[in-house]
Amino acid sequence: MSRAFFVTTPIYYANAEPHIGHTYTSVVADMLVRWHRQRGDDAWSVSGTDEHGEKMVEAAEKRGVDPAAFTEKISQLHQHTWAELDLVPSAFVRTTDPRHVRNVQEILQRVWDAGWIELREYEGLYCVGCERFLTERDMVDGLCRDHERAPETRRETNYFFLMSREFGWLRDHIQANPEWIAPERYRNEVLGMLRDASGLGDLSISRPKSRLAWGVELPFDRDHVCYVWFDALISYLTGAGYPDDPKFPERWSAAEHLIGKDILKPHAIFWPIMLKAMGLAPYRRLHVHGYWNVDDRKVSKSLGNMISPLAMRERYGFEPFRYFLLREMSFGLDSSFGEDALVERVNADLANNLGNLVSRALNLVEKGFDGVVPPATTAFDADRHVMQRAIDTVQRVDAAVGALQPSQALAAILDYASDLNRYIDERAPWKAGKSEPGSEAKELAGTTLHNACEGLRVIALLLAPFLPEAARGIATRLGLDDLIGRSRLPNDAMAWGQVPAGTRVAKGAALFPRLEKPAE
RNA sequence: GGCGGUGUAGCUCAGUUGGUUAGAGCAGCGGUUUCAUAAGCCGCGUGUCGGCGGUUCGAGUCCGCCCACCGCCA
Repeated sequence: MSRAFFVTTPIYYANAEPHIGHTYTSVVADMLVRWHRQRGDDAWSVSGTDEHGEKMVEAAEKRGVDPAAFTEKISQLHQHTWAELDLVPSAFVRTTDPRHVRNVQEILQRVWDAGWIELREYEGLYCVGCERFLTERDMVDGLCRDHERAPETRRETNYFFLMSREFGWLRDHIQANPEWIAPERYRNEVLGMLRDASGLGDLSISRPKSRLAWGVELPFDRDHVCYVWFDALISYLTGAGYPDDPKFPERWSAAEHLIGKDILKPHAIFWPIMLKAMGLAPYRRLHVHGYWNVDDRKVSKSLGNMISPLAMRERYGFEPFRYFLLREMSFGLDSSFGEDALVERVNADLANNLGNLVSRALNLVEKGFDGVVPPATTAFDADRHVMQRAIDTVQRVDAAVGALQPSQALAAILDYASDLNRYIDERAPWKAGKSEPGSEAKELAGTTLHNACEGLRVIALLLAPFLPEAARGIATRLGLDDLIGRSRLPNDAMAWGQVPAGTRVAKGAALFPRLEKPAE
């Protein structure tokens, strides 16, 4: 019986091209979906583009186009990028999509009818230059920071989502479910926001059309459009098939959100309260990751100071980049990206350790056993150790993925590659090269290489969600083309003996060629 | 200003409920091997565990104060 799994990335704000931050979140989501499918789960993912809001209008005006054309272009760019990188989500939601707009309006009407929304007159300091209300932070000595002019007092009517009366149960929910927001540091931050809720009031969810026309029209007041989060967060429901996809209920019950730490508050506070207002259960978990810091000086001039995933693919291949992202960031903390670090990491782990292991093991099979996997005829301590370590590794990887620590999962897989390198060294099967078939030395060499191939099969299977292309590369070289497709985690990874003696292997080209550091 | 986090080898980080000589990976140095992608394997780390003080038979690991950086809130 397959279990449901549902993961979302944020819908990316459509004012910028895909960069390293978007790529990281999408890679993690992709890895989780592959991991769950490899387990036989029914996995679904959602990503998309957030296309409404003031900033979008500004960005479009700056380029002299209308918002619809502008966001269309950026959204296409995102979709094209994810397609190129094999990171296509099950559903890609654009907030301008009519189906989504319909959902937002239906929900707004329902929440309005249930008394969760109130019209209020808002008075504040408005800067004509900025065309918006200012906060204290926007002002210096009573003047607008950007325009150096005095703001005027203005009144405006906004619709407010009555959120502040709900903080009590939300805090209880967070306290009763320690794993609901992870890592723990962010859970504490949210509890902090709720503890001293003075700064958190009700949420303004509308703008008068006179000021902002680009948005979803409120169904109960045609003169206003929906503003920011209310519209954006609902995209997760749209992507899950709301309201009438038969799979929506089970998907929603399994929902896990991946976000960067900059959008913690909307996801940890606004969203659960919105869900309650519309009569839906809270999502299952919220996973918060940190920022990628980029050291401009060390980024090649040809790339500029933005890390474009397509440019990285051009230069290093996408899987090495993907490996670096997953291996280098401890989920939840900030990390830094540098090309030198990428090259060092990939060469040490993938080329020298794993890639070379594949190369030497299959070369030994080709030269010593005519390219055919020999049978294992004995089992000494060293052989049993290699089998046992496969099981340990599966368990370590399983635990790491469960805890959303991809870096630890990869570390465990590469540790096992080191074990196999040591095992081959100890046995030195190349020394039996000229021994008679059937001799003790030849039999032991055969056993060693048989187990080495088994170990590589386990590695390929575990690696598949992280580096799908490389995993297929290992499987193909082992002569097991359908390995990834027919195997299930974790059982097939723990069951030794699925590379039959007699399988024809092919060393082929280097799995991970060594990379060169960019010239300064 | 309030709340919280972080500060451990050149770099990135592990360090369970306090307990023997503080660990790993990478980089570096030395050795070895030659099946392999100038890869593998073996060996080499006395670092005031940010500082000061305290609790304790014993603290990186608990408490207080201070410093630095970061985050959230104001």
